[in-house]
Amino acid sequence: MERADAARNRARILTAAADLFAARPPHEVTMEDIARAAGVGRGTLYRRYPDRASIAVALLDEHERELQERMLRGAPPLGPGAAPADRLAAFYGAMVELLERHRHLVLGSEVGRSRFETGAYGFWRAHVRSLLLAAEVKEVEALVEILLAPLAPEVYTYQREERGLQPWQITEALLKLPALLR
Amino acid sequence: MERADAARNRARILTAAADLFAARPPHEVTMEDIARAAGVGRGTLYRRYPDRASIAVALLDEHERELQERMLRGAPPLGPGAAPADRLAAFYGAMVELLERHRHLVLGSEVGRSRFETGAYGFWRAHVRSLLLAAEVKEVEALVEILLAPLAPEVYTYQREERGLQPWQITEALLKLPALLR
DNA sequence: GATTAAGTGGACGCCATGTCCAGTTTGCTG
DNA sequence: CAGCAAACTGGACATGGCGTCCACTTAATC
Repeated sequence: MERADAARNRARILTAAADLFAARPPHEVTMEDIARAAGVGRGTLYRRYPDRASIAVALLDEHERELQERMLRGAPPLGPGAAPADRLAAFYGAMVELLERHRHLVLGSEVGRSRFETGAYGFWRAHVRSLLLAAEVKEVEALVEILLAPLAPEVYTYQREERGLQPWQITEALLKLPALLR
Repeated sequence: MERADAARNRARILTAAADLFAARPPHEVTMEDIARAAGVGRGTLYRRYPDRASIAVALLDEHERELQERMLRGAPPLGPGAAPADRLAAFYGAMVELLERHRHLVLGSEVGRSRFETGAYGFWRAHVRSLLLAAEVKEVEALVEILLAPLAPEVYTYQREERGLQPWQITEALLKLPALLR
């Protein structure tokens, strides 16, 4: 069980980190910056979060949990009860919303490989995999990562900022993919 | 024009870097390691390659150029003359081969965002974009990045190493995507 | 109130990074 | 062929983030 002072500091760290990530590009935020802004020492920070990525992930997890809930128990087509292709389409729509809303945080993750190791990725992965199995397509295992790849934060950020695309355009294009399940 | 000693050192640096990247994981290779293995000083190394990523990119460019040549002027379906969907399929096949052959190098890039800024990415992008335009689909601009996303080195490496997928499985799954152009 | 385990924070050593400049090599020119 | 300017070289150096460590403090339990 978590002690009271530990809980207080965890909260401080997360809000301080959220502010800093919102204010400037991620690699310009050092561990020391976060520690100072949160009013805690370096050691305290490292105790829970060994690096920047793990902080960003913790920040995202909260928001992702809500979406996960809707996917598991919400109304169709996002929740159970609709055809796999329709559920996948709803998932893409919801993910674009999530990415857009937390763009700066998501950018803060700046993770590359470690993205795959987060709990959230495992969840998305299991969800899409079950949809593919239900749709009885071939090559499920490889297809899962292929369908999730366009949702990588780097890809989304690149589309928005370098290519000047609007969220609806990205959604529209993603909605072509569920056709593969039909 | 490049001086003789500069050219000699460039070659030394690239072969030394190739050896090192092949031998151990990328972040364990420091700039100093490369400089020492190449028998040049630190300053010389930094003169041309400001960071690890730019070295890996230089190494890859060579091999990618050959594939680019085949795409531009080779025989169909990779080269001109086939239907867009078939050319896209051939492109996926060739890319999986390329990724597989240079897996360790590709992993060395370890780039995340900066991947989009390489010349090679621009080329792949232009190619896929022209295929999409020829196929007269909607939302071309957003679709380009979506179709290229599964080819990100991180994704491929994850599929191969963490998920234990074989190259042919990945290829097989990728070959479902060209159906979107029909 | 005493005990114990967990939590805290800042000082410290380490190492990679990138810069800088004095010396060297190269290619050109008269 | 000799002399010169520009480009190139390489190692010494300053910088700064990273992660650890440990003496001290605080919270929970009895």
